[in-house]
Amino acid sequence: MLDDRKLAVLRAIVEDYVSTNEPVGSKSIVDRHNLDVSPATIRNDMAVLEEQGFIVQPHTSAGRVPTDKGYRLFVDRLPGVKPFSAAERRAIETFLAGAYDLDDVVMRTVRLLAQLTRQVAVVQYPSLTRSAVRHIELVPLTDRRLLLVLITDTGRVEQRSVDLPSRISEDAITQLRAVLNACLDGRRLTEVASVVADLPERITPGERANAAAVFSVILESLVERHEERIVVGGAANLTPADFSRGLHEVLEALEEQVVLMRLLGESGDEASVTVRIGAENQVQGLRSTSVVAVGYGSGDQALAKLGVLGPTRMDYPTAMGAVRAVARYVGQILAES
Amino acid sequence: MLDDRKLAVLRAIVEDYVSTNEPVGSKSIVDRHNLDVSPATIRNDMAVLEEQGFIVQPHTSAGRVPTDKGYRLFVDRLPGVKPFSAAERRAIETFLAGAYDLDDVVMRTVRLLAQLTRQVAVVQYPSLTRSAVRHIELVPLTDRRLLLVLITDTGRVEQRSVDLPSRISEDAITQLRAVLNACLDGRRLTEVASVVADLPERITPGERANAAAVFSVILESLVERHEERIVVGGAANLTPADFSRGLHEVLEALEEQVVLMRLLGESGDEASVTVRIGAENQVQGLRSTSVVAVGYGSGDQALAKLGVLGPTRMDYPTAMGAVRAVARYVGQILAES
DNA sequence: CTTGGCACTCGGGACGCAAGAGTGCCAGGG
DNA sequence: CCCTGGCACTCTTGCGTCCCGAGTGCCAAG
Repeated sequence: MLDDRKLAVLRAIVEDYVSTNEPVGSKSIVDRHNLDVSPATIRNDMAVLEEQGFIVQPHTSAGRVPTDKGYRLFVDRLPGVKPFSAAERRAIETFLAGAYDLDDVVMRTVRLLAQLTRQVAVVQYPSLTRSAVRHIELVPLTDRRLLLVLITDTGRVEQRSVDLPSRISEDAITQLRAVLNACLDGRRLTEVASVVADLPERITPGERANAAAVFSVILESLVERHEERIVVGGAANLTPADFSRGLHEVLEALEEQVVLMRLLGESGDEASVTVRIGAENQVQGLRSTSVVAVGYGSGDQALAKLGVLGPTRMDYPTAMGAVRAVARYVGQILAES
Repeated sequence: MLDDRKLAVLRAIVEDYVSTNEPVGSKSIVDRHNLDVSPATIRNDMAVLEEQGFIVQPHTSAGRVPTDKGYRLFVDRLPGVKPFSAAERRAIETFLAGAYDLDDVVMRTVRLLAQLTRQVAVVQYPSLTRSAVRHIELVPLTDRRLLLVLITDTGRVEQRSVDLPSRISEDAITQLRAVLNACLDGRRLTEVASVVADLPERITPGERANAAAVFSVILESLVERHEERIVVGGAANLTPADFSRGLHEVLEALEEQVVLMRLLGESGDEASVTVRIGAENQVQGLRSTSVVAVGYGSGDQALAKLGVLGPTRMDYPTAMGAVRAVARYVGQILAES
C-alpha cells in the first residue's frame, strides 16, 4: 500500500520540516533529496500520503506537514536512532562521572539531556521501592522525637521525623537502631514490609509502642514516596513558534509533578526507547508535544525513567540516540556509587 | 519638587498600568481615581513627571508608562506592603505545616509563593554554613570507602562518599564516628573548621590518615556547598507579552543556578523586604524583570533568601506582602523541626 | 506509471485610508 | 499662580484592497 518511494517522500517531508519549520513542497523535495523523479510524481505520492492521513497541508497551496500519524510511521519504520560518536560518548561519560551526589547526578543528567537534544529534559529520581536498604540511622531530636534517616544502595537518602508515643532513652534508641540495621540491611525496599511485621518480638516489650511508631514511618515513606520526584530542565529550549496555544499551557503542565508522572508512566517501562507523539499523550495540554523516554537503572533492572519532551516537530533520531546513551551512562554511574 | 498630587498621579499610573497593561492616559486617571481636577491638569503633572524620568510614553499620542525610576519611587514612597488577612495567613501556615521534609518545605514554599503572587518564585535552600551539626554518620560502603552523612539542625542532610588511603576496620569507624559526634555535635558549621584542626590527637595514630581523609571531605562539603541550591517555580506565570525579547532569555537565566545566586545575593541580606527593579539587576537577561526578596531563617538569623521575580510591571505591594508573610512562616516551620 | 504543462487557489506583504486616543499648547478665569 | 476648556496635531491600529508567488490538482501525452 505504501511503496518504497512513498516512504522516502514521507521521510523527506519529516526531515525537511523538522529542520526548516516550513511546509515542504514537491519541488523542494526533488531538489534536496536525490529521488530521480519529477515534482509531479512526488505530488501524486503526496496526494496518497495525505489521503491516508500521514500528512496535511495547512492551507491550500502550501506545502505538506506531517501529522502525528506521519511522525509515528517515521519513527516506526524509518531511520531508527542516530548513534553517537565515540567522542560524544566519552564527553557524556566524563560529564556524568564528575557528580558527587545523587542529587548532582540527576541535575547533571537533566542539563546534559537538555543540551544534547535542545529540548526539555525530564528525569525521574531512582525509585525507592526498587532499591535496597544500605543503612538506617536514628537521631534523637527531643526525647519524644526522632529523626529517621534511610540510606539506600542507590545513594538516595530519605529523612523523616517521627513523633513517639512516649519518651525514649538513649539505650532504647541504640537497641532499635541495631535491630533495624540487622534485619533490614541489604533488603529490597519491597521486602521491608514483610520483614517489619516480624520485628516487634525482637524488641523489649516496654519499647514496642515507640518501635511501632518508627516502623510505621518507615513503611509510610516507602508507600508515600512511591510518587517520586521528577526534575525538569531546559525549559528555555521551548520556542513559542512551535506551540499554537502558547507555551503557557506547556509550562504549566511541566510544573505539575503528577502530570509528569503520568507522562513518563504512559511510556511502557521496557528497556527500549519509547516515543509518544502528540495526541498519543493523554495529558491535556501536552497534546502537541512528543515525549521520548526510556527506563534506566543500575544493572539489570529499571529504577526510573528519563526522557525529553518537545514539539512533535522534533528530531526523533537524535533525541532517541541521546536518551538511550544518557540512560546507559547514568545506569553505569549509579551502579558504581 | 514633587507635590502630593504629582505623587498621586504617579501612583495612579503605576496601579492602572499594572492592572491593565496598557499605557494610561490623563482622562482615564481622573475617571478611575477621584482626584478633583481636570485631565488638562493631570497632563501638566505628567509632563513634569516625564521630564524627571519617572514615566515615558511609548509613542507620541499614547498614554504614559512608568519607568524603572518611576517604580522605584512608587515602592519607596508610596503604599508600602499590602498586609495579608488573617484567613490568608492561616492558609499559608497550614499549607506549609503539612510538609514532612526539608525538601518538601522548600517545594511547598515555592508553589505557595508562585500561587500567591502569580509570579515566578525563587527559594534558596537554608544555608549549610550557618546551621549547626546535629549528627554525623559514617556508613561503610567497601573497606576503602565510606559514606559520610551530615545532618544539620535545620533538617538538611548532606552526603558524600569518601575514598580512604588505606583499609579501615569496623572498630575504627566506630571510634571515628564517636569522636566526630562528640566534638562536632551542636557546633555551628562555621566553627567546625577550627575544631577539626584539633581532632587528630584524639585518634589512634594508625588511623590518622583515614581520619584526615574524612575530615577533609567534611570541610570540603562546607565550603563547596556554600554555593547553595535554588529552586524555581511558577515559570508558567511568565506571560510572553511582558517581555519584548521573548521569554527565552528569562527562562534561560532562570535555569542557571549561578545567575539566581547573584540575583538573590544582590539584594541586601537584611531582614526587611528588598526590591530590585529592572536595570537595577545587574544580571544580563533579567534587565526587564523585578525581584522582590527577603532573608528568612529559623529564629533570629537569616539562613537564606526567597523571593519572587516578574516583569517590572508587577503588583509590588502584594508581592512584598506575600514574600514577607511566607518568609515568616517558613522560618517558624524550620525552627520547629 | 511518469512527466510537462497549465489553470487555480490562497496566504501574506505592501499600501492607503479613516478613526480614535492622547497629547501639547494657549488663552481665559478664579 | 494654578487650573481649565478648547483646539490642532501626531501616531497607532484596524480594515479593505491589491498583487505576487508558491504550491497544488488535473490532464493529456510519452
